[in-house]
Amino acid sequence: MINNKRVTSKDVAKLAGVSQSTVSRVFNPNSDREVKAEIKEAVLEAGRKLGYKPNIIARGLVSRKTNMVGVVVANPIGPFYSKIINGLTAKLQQNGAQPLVFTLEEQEDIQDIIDKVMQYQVDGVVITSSALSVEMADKFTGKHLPTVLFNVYKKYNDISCIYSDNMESGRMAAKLLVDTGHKNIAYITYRKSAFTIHERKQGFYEELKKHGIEYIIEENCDYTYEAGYEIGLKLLQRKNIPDGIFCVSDVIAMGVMDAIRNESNLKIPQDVAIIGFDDIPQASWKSYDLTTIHQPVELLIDKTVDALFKLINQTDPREIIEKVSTEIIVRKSTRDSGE
Amino acid sequence: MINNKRVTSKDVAKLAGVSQSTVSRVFNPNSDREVKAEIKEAVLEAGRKLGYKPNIIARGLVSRKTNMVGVVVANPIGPFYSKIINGLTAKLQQNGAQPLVFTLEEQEDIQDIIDKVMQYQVDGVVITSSALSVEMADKFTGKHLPTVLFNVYKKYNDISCIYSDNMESGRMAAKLLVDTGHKNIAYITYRKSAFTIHERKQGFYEELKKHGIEYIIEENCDYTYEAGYEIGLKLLQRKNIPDGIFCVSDVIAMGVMDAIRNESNLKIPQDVAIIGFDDIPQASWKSYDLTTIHQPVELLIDKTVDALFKLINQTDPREIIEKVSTEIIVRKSTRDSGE
DNA sequence: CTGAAAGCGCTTACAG
DNA sequence: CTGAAAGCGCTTACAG
Repeated sequence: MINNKRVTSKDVAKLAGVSQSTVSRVFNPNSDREVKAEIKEAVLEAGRKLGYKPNIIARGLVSRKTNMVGVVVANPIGPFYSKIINGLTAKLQQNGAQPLVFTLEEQEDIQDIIDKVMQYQVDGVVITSSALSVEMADKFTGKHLPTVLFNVYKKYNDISCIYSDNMESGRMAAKLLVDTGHKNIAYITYRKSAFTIHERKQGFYEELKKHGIEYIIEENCDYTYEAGYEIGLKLLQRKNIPDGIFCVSDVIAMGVMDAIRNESNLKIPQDVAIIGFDDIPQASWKSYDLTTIHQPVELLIDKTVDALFKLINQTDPREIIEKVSTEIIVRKSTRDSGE
Repeated sequence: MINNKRVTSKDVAKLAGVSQSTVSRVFNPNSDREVKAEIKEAVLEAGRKLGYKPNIIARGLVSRKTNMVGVVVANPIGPFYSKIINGLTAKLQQNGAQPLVFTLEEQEDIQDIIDKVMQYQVDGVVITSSALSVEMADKFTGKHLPTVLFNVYKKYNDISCIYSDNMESGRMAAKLLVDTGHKNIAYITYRKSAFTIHERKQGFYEELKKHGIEYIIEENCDYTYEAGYEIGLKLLQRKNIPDGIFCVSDVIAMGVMDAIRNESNLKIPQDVAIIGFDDIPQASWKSYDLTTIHQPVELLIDKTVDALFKLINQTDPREIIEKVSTEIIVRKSTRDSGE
């Protein structure tokens, strides 16, 4: 068996010749009172000798603050999501909270996850999921737990949301395609219902319609390179091969690109232009040089964590809704304007 | 303020007309005794009515099991590491433990992190870091906390390690280069000291030496595509441009590849062969088709989690050391054998 | 099988 | 500023 003799504040108290309360006060950063400097020093010294560190679990039980934040991740897909998890996790820690990660598996009920998160008595939770459906988001309402949704916006509940402007992003993609002379457009989307993606489509279609384009080829697939490749092949079979393609993710766009380059004589961007979404690192790699919509991940993360702590500390008890702008990064997979 | 009226086992006891102990026994999966079926049902019913869920923090305080596992991540680099974090996290959860993530920042002292992890009273910890230096690993010795090192092996301490055969991987890369007729070899490595990488180099150099190759061009850089690209450029400046290049990561290899393809007339693999490491998804993408060493991530994760729970449950109190084999995936960035 | 009671390691009114 | 005491919400010997 493991030697489980923990060092507690009692042990430190005994060694330092003070009460346990005093030890608690010395080691608790937000204690109720100050401790006289010399006593403090003695206690610290005793603590050092014994290797004492406060038990955060015990502290959490009474103070009702665990300094843990739940991070629930649903269907983590691709390089984009990895970056988010890492960033979120690091930022949370910098703010003094440890991230407790919950993965929502395909078949799992979101309600079970919510219950689990709450059982761990986390101080707050951030839900991050490109595939968080609208129905799922609903389930978070009414829980008395500071919650912020990452990159999802849902207006008819009172939950905080930090998200990027997917609607406008869709418009930007449409505009670029129209401006560079495309009329035969395809929209390649993720097969699952996801809030962000729904918005992108709406913006894209609306803008296209504004320019008189109403017929749009639409395909859907998994969130992978391979799936994109398949779709690329499928597109090449058509009589009217599209000359402008907007993909809902970079990974898919790269698959489409490679299919076209490898399985046809069509040139990118001369014969067909491709736009992706996310601006993952690979998008700027020379072999792709993909025009894409840049999502300001850092900014989203910062705002999400800030919002969460505001909620936790109740600086402002109301929900926080913030939309951040995206940016279209024009690289080599689309023609120059006016070309 | 938030309505913090928590529902406790006491409330449930009152409603069900039983003692609090009984409620505890009903809701505790590994309780000391069984509860009679009809009472159990009544308690469950009362619990349901009140929306009761046991407080895991309180449980952890007395039972000394929090069902949390610390996952410490140092210098998470690139797509390979993301996959690890996601996989580890999901597998841990499947095994009934929630991962509490600790990020080790560049300047941060590993000792501080260890202290923090222990304060949270986790049941165990897995350290995952391609950049975990040997000195860091040392600090984990002697803590009475089940710990397994992911992809690090250190023989002279008593800590559990699950790692892939980096030494042999280096040898395989060397062998392939030699077998396909290369003599002018370059080794591109990560600029920081990392255990795994040290081993790779050793295997690579030893095998090359065995075949009479002692002069090896060596460069080091960051763990990024951009850094690889820079190195590629640098290599192209040389009088004796290498014709076989082994990179310590796929990301770097892809940078080198693109530099060569974009900034010279050299053909891959005819003029120069490139081997990467990790087998990240992008390695199989058509635009790269990179020959690389496949690390069995899934297997490593499974074995790591299995080992950790064995340690936690003390099935076998000794440390667990396991090495898993890698595999060389020959794609299009190297010549065919016998060519 | 069930309950009363002690205790896990802290924080925090309450007195002094 | 310091200490004695109650209590956070559970588990778990100990009796019955």
